[in-house]
This record gives sequence, structure tokens and C-alpha cells, in this order.
Amino acid sequence: MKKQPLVIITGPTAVGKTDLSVKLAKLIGGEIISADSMQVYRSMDIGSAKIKQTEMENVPHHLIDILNPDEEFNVYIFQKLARQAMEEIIGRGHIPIIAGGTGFYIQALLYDISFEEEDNGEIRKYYEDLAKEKGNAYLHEMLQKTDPVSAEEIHENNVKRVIRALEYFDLNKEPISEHNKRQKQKESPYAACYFVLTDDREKIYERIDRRVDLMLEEGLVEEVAALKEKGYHKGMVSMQGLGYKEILDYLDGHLSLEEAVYLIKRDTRHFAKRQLTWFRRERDVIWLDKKEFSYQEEDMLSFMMDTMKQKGIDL
RNA sequence: GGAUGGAUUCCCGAGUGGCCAAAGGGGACAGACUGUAAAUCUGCUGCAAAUUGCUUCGGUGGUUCGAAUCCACCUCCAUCCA
Repeated sequence: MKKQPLVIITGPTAVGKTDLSVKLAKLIGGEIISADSMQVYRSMDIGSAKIKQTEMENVPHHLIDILNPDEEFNVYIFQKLARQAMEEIIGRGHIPIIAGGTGFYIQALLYDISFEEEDNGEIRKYYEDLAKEKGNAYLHEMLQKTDPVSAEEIHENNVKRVIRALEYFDLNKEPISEHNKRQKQKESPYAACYFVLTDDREKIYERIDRRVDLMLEEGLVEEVAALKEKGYHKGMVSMQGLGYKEILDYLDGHLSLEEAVYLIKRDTRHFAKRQLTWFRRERDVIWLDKKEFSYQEEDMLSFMMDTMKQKGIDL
């Protein structure tokens, strides 16, 4: 049986993924699935740099504006919804294009990582409380007993990951290190093209700074104030987003606006750097360095078309 | 013109005779990541191939076995008095 096609366009924040993905979609009759942990939320438009209706140019977009900010979202949900969307798109004879910067989500979909249905709410809370009470080292020692391999790999200060490993063991009676090892060897079931758009680091940073200034002009503060008004708070996953947590701190009087803006810019730069690190490590990525294409979008698009054909994607 | 305080490694800032290539923070850079991932965490940051050598703490000269640290003069900055 012929593998299903999957085109991915990703890269660090603010390189221009959205724009490129719409152009490509129009060229190949594609539909876009957003791989973005923040754009799934309604009323979070400016800070998440969400694509505007007019920018979509009639290309269907999926997984945008599907949740309220108080709802939980994670890889598991993303994977489930993205798969559904893919099926539908292929059913219509179109090509699914994943566009977005959340590398972890892309990995889960591309390699079809298995996640079990699980209810981790109480266990997680138990460990979180335990960590606060007894400290990082205590939790890490617990992990050492159940899953020494993970304990070796995960730094004791990385409490979130220590907890996840502990919780995984409780839920599945197996070390998460075993699970990870198995999943790592998986081959993608798709005929995929994994494009990573990039540019000189300096250029990316400049674009980030400019974009943040623009967000402020467009009313980021008002957007966050409205969210706050509705009762959304920092405890929610959505409010951990860049631009949201800082403005919330500003609105609560913990930061001046100037400080908040400085932090948003800085942390967004850090984020972009982390994304690059992630993609460098991924197998099978096809780098699209804007500079190497002399910033000519046409050339880049035709290169992408050629690559897709090579990978067995029928256009 | 006078008085006082200050000038430290990319930035802020500690250091007041040896344990100092120099605390700490920031930034930059690198890395990890498999149900919070725009999250969370780690490493690294004078130069050189070194557990060794070389250059550095405004400048010049001096004291000392030894100075970022003490002395002299100079330059610049800040505040105050004229």
C-alpha cells in the first residue's frame, strides 16, 4: 500500500512559516494543519501570531481556534486531532501540510509515537506536592529506584520530566526509558517531506524584536487584559505562552511594561534557539535556508516541489 | 579652580596584597527533551593543542618575593563647593 503524503513546514518562530505554507498549499492543493500549541486557543490571536482570516487566502486551516484558554492541550490531543484532520484531507484528495513550530508535536505525528490513554491528574498532583515538600533530589532518588536509566538521563532539577517519568511508571508499570527507546526506532509511516525553514540567526532575532513591537501596537496588552477579565490565569497551559505570561505579570503590577516587553523579546529569542536545536537533532529534515535561496520564494517553492516528487508525493 | 567618589573580563556588578582568569547576575553560544514543549532543564563563556603557558581589571611609572587590590602622576566620568 502506498504511503500517505505528509508535508511539514516548520522552523523557528518568526522565520515566515505561515506565509510559505499558504503559498505552498495553493500551489499543490493542500490544506494546512497547524502544529502550534498556542494557536489552538480562541481569543489568543495577537500574542500567538495567529494567521488572519484574510491571510489564509481560502486555504483550509485546521487546529486553529478549537479550544478555550482554560482547556488543556498536549501532544496526545494534538496527535489525535491532527490524524483525524489528515484523514479528512486525504479523503478529499488534498495534501496535508503541517505548519507550525512545535517540534515535539510534529515528531509525535510524523513518527506515529504511541501514547496510551491515561489519566494522570491525581498522580501528577501528588508528585508535584511531594517535590515541593521534599525537594528535587528526593523525587529524583525515587526515580532512581524505579527507572535508573531515566534517572541517569534526567537532571534532578528538571522536575517536570522527573515527575513524568515517575508517573509513567505508575501508570504503565514500565520505565518510560523503555518506551522512549522503542519509539525512537520507529520509521515514519508517511511519505513525508520535513522542511525546516531557517535564516541567519541575526535576521531571526531582528524579526522577533520587530514582531513583538508590532504585537504591542496591535493591542497585545488589551488582548491579555480581556483574557484576564474572563478569569484566565497563569495556572493554565494557555497562559504560559510567550507574551501572555509576561503581560499578565505587567497587568498584575509585578513588572513594568518595558520589562515585560524586554522579557518577551528575550524569551522568544531563546525559544527560537531551542527550536533550532530540536530540528538539528531530528532525522530526515530538509533545511530551507532562506539565504541559500537568496531570499527568492519562487526558487524555494520549486525546490520544495522537486523534493516532494522525489519523496514519492503525487502532486 | 577645589573636594569627594568612581573607572573590573560582551553588559551589570563583587573583589581591596598571594587561595584571582577574577564571585554573582544578564546576554551570547551549545545541548537535552517521546502527555504541561511558547513549557521544563543542563552546560559553557580571556587566548592557546594542553592538570601547562600567555595576555587581562582606565593609562604610565613605582613599592613588594608577589598587585585588580598599596603609592605617585595622568586621562575620563559622577556629585558637591567655588
